[in-house]
Amino acid sequence: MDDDGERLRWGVRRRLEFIDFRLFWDGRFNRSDLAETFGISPQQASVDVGQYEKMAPNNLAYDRAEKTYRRTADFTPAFIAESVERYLLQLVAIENGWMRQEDTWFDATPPLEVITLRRRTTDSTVLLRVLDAVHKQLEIDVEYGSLTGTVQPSRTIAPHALAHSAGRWYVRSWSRDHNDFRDYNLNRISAVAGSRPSSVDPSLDFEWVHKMNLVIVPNPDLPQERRANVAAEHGMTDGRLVFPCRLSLSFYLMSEHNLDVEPDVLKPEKQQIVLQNREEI
Amino acid sequence: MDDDGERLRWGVRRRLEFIDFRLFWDGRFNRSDLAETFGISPQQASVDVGQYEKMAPNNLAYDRAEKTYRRTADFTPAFIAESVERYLLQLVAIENGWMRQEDTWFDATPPLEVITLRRRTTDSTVLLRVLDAVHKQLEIDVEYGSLTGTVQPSRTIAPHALAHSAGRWYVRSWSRDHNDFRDYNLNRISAVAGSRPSSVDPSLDFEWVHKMNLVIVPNPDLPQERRANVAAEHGMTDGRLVFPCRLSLSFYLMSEHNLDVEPDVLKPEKQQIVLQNREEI
DNA sequence: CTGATACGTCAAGAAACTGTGTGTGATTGT
DNA sequence: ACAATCACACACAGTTTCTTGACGTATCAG
Repeated sequence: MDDDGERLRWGVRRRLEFIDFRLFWDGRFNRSDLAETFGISPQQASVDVGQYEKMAPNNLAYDRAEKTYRRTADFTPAFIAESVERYLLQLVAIENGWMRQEDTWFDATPPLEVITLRRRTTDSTVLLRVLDAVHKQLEIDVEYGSLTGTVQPSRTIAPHALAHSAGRWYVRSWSRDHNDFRDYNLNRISAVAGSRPSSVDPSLDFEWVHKMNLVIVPNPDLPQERRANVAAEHGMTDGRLVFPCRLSLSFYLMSEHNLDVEPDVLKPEKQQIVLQNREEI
Repeated sequence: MDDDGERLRWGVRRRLEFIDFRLFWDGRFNRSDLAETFGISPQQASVDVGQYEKMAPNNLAYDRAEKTYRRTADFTPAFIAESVERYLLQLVAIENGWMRQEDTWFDATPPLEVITLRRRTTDSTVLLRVLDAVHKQLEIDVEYGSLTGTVQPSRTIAPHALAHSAGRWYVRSWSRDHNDFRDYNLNRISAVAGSRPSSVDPSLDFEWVHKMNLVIVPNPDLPQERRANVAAEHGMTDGRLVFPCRLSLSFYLMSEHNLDVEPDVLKPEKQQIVLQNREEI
């Protein structure tokens, strides 16, 4: 066998990866799948299949009755590192219309329902300007929070990082108006106006730079068996999880998991994990 | 100009898309970026740039001082449909290690922090077997919930759909043991054993098939201005949002947004939206 | 039995790509 | 002020990849 095709052409390699992908997730594929996905001729697809077979002889077999290539029992992916997270991520992206199915290698998607409240989406120009400001250390004038149509004075911020938590995006920035660092909700920035070089040093952002440890344990009010499951689900050791996290972001994590709610206010099922070092914060 | 390259070869088209992508998000690219990303020679990269220029003459200009191609002021993407969501999604995927940066067209990623509690990841074999069961209408024997190591009797389920909410994945299935339909947490299925054809009709899954309307409004305890912002963020009309949703999934949405908590238990900031038709449920 | 489908192979020509060589404009180092 | 370097442009021969067309095989449905 060759050196696993390290020096295959880019296009050819993609097609072999496609074969790998389909075999792995669907267990089958046709020559025509290759031909249609990549816009190549059936003959060329045959050549590709032959090449794949040469490099991974025990991965596939042609099923004459089904008229399709099938994955064999001792299949091992030769070109892709199969990733469950990536597969599921793409499913969500297709379902939400963020990606077209043609942009992926999916044949048929399984019946799937994604349930979230859709939020106002960020304008690409806004994101572009914000990213630009991060890269080039600029301060920008933004219209913020005025989703309601009421005219607001623009604010001047110098963004230096993005943060993502629980489906929301934040821009960590120095605020000229408040003279401190704070978070801005990305999708509440409705427009970006002027920009100029900023002299603010992001490393002075204390709450961003400094980290703290959140000590997380299963809610003691849960029954023993449930507690053990919660611990296992979050990969806790000795029944607790030490989670290092930037000061400024700890709030979002606590908010997401209701860690910021006093004990006994919520039912334990709605508060499956609690903070052990709550007083420190 | 040609018919926008509908009949370009697949590989060439990808490269033109790459140019589009880099110009859009970075505003610049080099011939060498093309050459390295796709494993082609600089000469071929030059040809590609030439081709791009022919098809979108006003999109780029070579900056001799900076030694790079730059986006012009009146740039309009010619090959990609730029999607903010997709861009951000890929950022998260890279940050979480679900995708390698080489699998994307990113040059440098901006400073980014993703904050979530990592959960135990699903085994790809498990997902594979579950998807297989969905496609072929099988029932499967699964080990469920025994993350703690305690031995549990296996359960027999016939899955028919996936659901995703608030970062968790569920498998909607008929349960042989309980003789009804219910949700199983995907990452709590630790193994799949035997499988056999199932005769259960998924359309009998009442709580999956039937939908209800959740009527969502901003929490009236919030100040007026904040309420308006919440309404705008969720795209409400007349200050309310009617959200149709499967019966079985409404629970997760309510749980995510604390809609299932009695009024006045939580601070309004932790319950920015509330249900108007709570009594119906 | 016949037609349709999906695949395989061979051969000729087109398209894509590489290697080598030559040249330009701008920056960097001495 | 000079050479060295970088990133790109253009050109032409030579190679690889891919397409097109022709012909043949196994399976299935009517």
